[in-house]
Amino acid sequence: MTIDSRTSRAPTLEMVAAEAGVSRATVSRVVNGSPKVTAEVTAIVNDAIARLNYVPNRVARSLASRRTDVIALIVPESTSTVFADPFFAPVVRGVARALSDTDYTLNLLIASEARPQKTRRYLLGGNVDGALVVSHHAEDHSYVGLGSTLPIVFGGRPINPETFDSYFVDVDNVHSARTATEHLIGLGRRHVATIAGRQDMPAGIDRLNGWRESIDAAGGDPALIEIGDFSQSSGADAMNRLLDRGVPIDGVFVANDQMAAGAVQVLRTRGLSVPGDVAVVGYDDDTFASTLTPPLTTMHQPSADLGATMAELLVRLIAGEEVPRRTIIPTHLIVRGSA
Amino acid sequence: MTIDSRTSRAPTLEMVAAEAGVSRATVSRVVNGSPKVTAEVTAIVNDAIARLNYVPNRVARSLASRRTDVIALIVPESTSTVFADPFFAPVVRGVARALSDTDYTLNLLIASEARPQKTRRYLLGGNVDGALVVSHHAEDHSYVGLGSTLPIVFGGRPINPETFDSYFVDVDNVHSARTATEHLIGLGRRHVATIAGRQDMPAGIDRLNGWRESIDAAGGDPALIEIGDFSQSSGADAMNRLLDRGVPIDGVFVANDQMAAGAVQVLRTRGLSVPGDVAVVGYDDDTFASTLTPPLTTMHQPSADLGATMAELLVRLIAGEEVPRRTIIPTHLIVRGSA
DNA sequence: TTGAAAGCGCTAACAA
DNA sequence: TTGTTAGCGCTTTCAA
Repeated sequence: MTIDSRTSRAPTLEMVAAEAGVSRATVSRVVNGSPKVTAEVTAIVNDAIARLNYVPNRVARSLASRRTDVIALIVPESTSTVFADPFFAPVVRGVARALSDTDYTLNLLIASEARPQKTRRYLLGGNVDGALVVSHHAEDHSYVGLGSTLPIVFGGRPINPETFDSYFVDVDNVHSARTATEHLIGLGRRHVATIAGRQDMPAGIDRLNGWRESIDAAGGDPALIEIGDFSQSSGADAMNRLLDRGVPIDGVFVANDQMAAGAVQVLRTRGLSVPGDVAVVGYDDDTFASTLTPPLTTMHQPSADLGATMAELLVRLIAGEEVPRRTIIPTHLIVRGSA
Repeated sequence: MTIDSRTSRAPTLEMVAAEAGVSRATVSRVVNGSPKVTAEVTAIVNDAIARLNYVPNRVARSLASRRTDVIALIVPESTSTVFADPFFAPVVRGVARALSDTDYTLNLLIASEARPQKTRRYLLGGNVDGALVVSHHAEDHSYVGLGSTLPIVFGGRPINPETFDSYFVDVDNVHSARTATEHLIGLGRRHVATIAGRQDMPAGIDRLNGWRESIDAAGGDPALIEIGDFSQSSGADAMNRLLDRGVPIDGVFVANDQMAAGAVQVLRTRGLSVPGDVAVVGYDDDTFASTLTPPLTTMHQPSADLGATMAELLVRLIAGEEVPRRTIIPTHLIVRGSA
């Protein structure tokens, strides 16, 4: 057997077969760990593989077998800001962890927003067995349509879950907000306000609704609402507006930790003690939450679990199993110093 | 031609050819934008494509053409901490930006450290045309070996650049450290110390060497060195050790901003003014550098440019062009309040 | 248990 | 300009 050294290319399965003196089918079986190959033959083949330094061509394999063993996690390019997003990193870690036990390779697909077709074609072109979409923001749902062609699991509630029969996993924002608010009420606070987040995102809407439910149930004032945009400064502004109303307030549920940080700052600036005068509960359990003064009591998002759950569901979906379309991950309250 | 609806699969190029009444080759030409196809025929084919909702199978394409139009950026799984790493995000953004103009799709490959073979096989299995490796840490060089099989561009100086004829782009740490140190000297400081980083990383070694060169040239004291591990607390410790020596010090070049933050804190705690008593220059221009008190004077790393440059080089390498094995990105000093 | 042979869907000479 | 014809490297029935 001669190899043209000028164009020497990666060894193929066929070369291994020749080297081992068996058929290509047998080599294929050995490579894929088929049980019905003599230990003897297996050894011979493995020897040949080692000698030739053979690495299977996955592309050819994919074409023939219609599987890739690759799962994509789609990252909107703009969200490269995503790297700064304290929510995203743990999700990725959870996905990676869940997948490391499997034969799947994880693929963060940076979706160029300027050329969405590039991503679409990659996804639909047989490069992956399934995809994960973390849609932190409402608009990221350009991928819902692919759901009928490619197994996809979404993270975060889709805007219209009924419209599309997509699979998704999310935390129960409504219930979490209730837990937070009820903690405040349980502390004896009678005038519990809320600083809500953007009302065009599920997280913003649902958390406000949770607060509302608790307040209604407890007979509190349902008008103590100010809306922010999830940024720290918007939280500060909202807190100021709340205080400027001149009505008593002794507790605030804030829809995320960033805004909570702003609110606490305002409170202290205006001479109110936290939690003495006003107790504050945040949401997200961001990394900085424990370093604030006082340390922030907040709702912990099990982001890594969310990622892991998404990955597990997708793997089962690919395997053709029946899986629930809607999976809810529990959250829990972390009591620190602010409430 | 009949399609079994139970097993209805994605339309193939062959189906498009039949629908349009042309050969598969012609369809292929249209899909790939070949110039030598009649406008008329092109229109007919495109119609058929639209009617059938045809999306080319990239895997088959890859197998036949030996190209994938995919570039991988390898991310060590542990480095999922990477997402918190202020250096990594801009690099990724730079890569993404450079690639968005091309036909390449960017693929962040999360390399499972528990099963390194998975990544290796993916890379060597024909899934990508080339790879980018950002080796922040010395150990990440398990991929150097692949360089002979797959075009690879490294970010950051390899440990033994002479040993492996790999391609890499890096900032000139030695020169940058000189710039920083000379700024201090230019300010009239006569006793300029340094807090160096880990001496098992190129960044740590080179920055120390740069300081040394400047000090030697200026006739300063070459013994004013303390080593940290790039963490803030290690910077504080190092500063304390420096001050405890009891010798005069009126300037410090610190090998990264994290350590610089720790050093400044210690300085102020011990009643020394910055930059009055001791001027401090950091390195990295981390996002928080401008928010310190006083705002930190530091060396700016053009991380996005580094990423973009890496991507451009790789693309040219894949195209078979000659490219330099060593590319150095310039840095620049940002003068703020600390020196 | 092993081998032979027919594709997987596409590209790329080479002809026409 | 368009079509014909071999493959790309592997998997997978089906026989042996």
